[in-house]
Amino acid sequence: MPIPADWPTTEAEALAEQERLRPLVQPHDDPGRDPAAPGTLIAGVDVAYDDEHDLVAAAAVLLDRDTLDVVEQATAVGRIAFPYVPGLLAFRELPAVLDALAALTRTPDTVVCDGYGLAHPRRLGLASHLGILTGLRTLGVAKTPFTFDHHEPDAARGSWTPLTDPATGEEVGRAVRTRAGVKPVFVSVGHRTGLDTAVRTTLDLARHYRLPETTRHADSLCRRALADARRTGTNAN
DNA sequence: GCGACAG
DNA sequence: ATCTTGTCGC
Repeated sequence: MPIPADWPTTEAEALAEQERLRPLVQPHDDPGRDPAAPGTLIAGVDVAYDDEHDLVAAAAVLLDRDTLDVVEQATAVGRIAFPYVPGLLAFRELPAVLDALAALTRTPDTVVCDGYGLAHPRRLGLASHLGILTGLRTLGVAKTPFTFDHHEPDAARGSWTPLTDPATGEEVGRAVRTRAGVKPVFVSVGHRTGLDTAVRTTLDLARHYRLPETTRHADSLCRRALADARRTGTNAN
């Protein structure tokens, strides 16, 4: 399925859309629910591009939260919907991600995104944006500090330091050490999830590598999907 | 104006 | 994100 008919085309439209969605974000756990409940399905999503051929491929992978086994996966290929503009990444990545998620048979308990959620200039990074659009719980795990500040966490796995917005001083996320002595990842709340839960979930999923198992699987899958599409002509699931 | 800038 | 070889190490 193509790009949503009403998808923003200009930066001005995208900025207005972020302002509209921003107040809808729920930056905390759902009341009366155990966020660490066993037997849940966590989804990982990621996107790969080929600007040359105007192609984008997204992947959605479902993992069992306890065993980290992949239980289902889906991909979606389409045209690039928006250029890369820092702060407006959601408009470039989400159309394909929504298609990949829609192709899944089961609904994930939480979706782990590549990038930020509340840690965003206007508090609506792609993770939060995706949460509002789907109603699903989401959180973001980014690989670089973006425009935020942080101090180096202690070397032990599990240690973390606050990620702050230099403009306001508020904590927008956390720099989390998922592997001893390895560069930290940057976790932020997406939607219907609190920061403690987002960090806990990230650590549970990144037991063996720096990045969550969800993103690692989604990353390799969307690259394969892109290679296929580039070789064939278009779609291929 | 200049530099920085998730993926 | 993507362009790209070998190399050091568990």
